[in-house]
Amino acid sequence: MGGPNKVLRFFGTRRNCAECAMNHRCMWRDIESRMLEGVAVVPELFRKGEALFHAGEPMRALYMVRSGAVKSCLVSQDGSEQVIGFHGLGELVGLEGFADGRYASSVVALDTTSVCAVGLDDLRLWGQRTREIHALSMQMMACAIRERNGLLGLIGGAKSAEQRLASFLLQVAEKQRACGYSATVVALPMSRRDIASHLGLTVETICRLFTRMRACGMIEARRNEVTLLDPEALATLAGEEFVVEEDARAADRRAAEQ
Amino acid sequence: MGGPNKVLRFFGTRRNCAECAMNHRCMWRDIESRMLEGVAVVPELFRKGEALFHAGEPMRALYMVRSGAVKSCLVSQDGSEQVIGFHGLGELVGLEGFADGRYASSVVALDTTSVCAVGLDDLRLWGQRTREIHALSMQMMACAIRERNGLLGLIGGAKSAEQRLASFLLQVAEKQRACGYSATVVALPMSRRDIASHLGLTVETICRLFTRMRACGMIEARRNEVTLLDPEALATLAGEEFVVEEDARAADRRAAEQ
DNA sequence: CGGCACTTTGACAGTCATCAATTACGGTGG
DNA sequence: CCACCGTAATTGATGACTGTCAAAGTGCCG
Repeated sequence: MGGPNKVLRFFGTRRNCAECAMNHRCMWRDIESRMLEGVAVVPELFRKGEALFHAGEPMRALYMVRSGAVKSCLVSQDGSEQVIGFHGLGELVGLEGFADGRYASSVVALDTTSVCAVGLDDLRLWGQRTREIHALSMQMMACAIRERNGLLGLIGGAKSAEQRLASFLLQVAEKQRACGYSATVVALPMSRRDIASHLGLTVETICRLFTRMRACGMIEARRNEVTLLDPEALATLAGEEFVVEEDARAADRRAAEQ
Repeated sequence: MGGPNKVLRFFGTRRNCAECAMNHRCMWRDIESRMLEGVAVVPELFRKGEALFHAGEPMRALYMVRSGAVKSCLVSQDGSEQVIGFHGLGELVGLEGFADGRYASSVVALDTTSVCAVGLDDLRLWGQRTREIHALSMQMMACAIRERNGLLGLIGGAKSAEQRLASFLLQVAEKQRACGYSATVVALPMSRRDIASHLGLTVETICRLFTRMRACGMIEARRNEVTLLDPEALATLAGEEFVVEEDARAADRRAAEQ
């Protein structure tokens, strides 16, 4: 938090940004090109286990992950934590703080992680700059909502443990692919416990599932890395995908039913 | 969507808004008082089962529930649906549309429901009006994110069916209380199936839980209405609450651990 | 009144959580 | 460099919980 602020680009290499189809139609490129003049973006480094912030703390900044990964979680009084989500390259954390000026979840580094922090004052600057910024802000917030909706679909449904893990692995793989990395060799910087918490399961169940999937020749699992040998089989396990894009015909059909 | 637009206040009766502690520090009062001059807010009426919009459709408007209730859900290819959330008086639906101009979930009326619809053009007007609007927009989006985080905590965790239902009932009761209605007699306009889908359980399990809770004297369950006879017992069942407000001491303690 | 969807209840099986013990790994200090 | 320790990961045995299948009861609307 201390130290002199330094103006940086959001992405060290523009290449990452250009290739990142994940970040919702590359809104970040727009922000990068149009907004960053004069806005202080502070690089910060966190080591494994360190917290970017805790739930309840006053919102100081908005963070974007530049390298590494983090988990965001809720913490109950007895100390047990509930993992809400994992966030990697290019993803934002801290957005919920805009609700009332306090963070609503705790975010912890899963690895050595570098982030870009934009202080609250600079964020306000953004908002006052141009009218286009408003639309972009809304976009990024909406993306965050959508991501959580997807998670609710993933783990909220009455899905089996197998379906959940399969969906989870495919989701992580897709994120990586979108960032220009391998779509089959996926990094899992989080612990089994974290995965279990996120999927609403137990550590043991996750282990057994990994073992079973390995036995089926679908994956190859190491501690921090899983290779998807048969993504299609995983997709079959994961079950029905939710329809996001719907053609007019389907809409009409459904409307006619009523 | 056709027909002449008509300028309205967000809330027919200001009283509702003033009493609604639920809507996250009453940001709507601010919006109501500062933003609505000249913005067309179109009242629309939906009957039970009718859809406000479907996932994939182009975003036409942002809706606020004035009376009744709606569910938002994802629909899979085989027609089965996954309920993401329920939204009642004063709540917004359609926010995710800002991501790419298309709705990402389907929203269906659970009852005869009246909403205020603000068209996309008028929404853009908002964004260009004043700089305060930007902060308010961010607030309402952040609230939506936070709400979903809460849901992820509620159903994502490895909680038992009992815990989930108890939490759900208390949450609905709290919403009602915040809107000035009874905190013990809660309306459940959604079907058991919807509740089950939302909590990641089956219809039968929900029924059995209602029966069991009734037998314990904790609730009194009718079709569309549940009376909480012993909220404290329910709270005990629900288990640990997540810490949202954290004093400096706790933060320091945790920081010291590392 | 009749059909239909929703709710409720029961019996049963399967999955997954729990408890317990062993193994593998990473980091630390000698 | 190696031994050691603590944490994480894995595997097994067991049973509770909850999903599945089936059927009866209930309310709603034509």
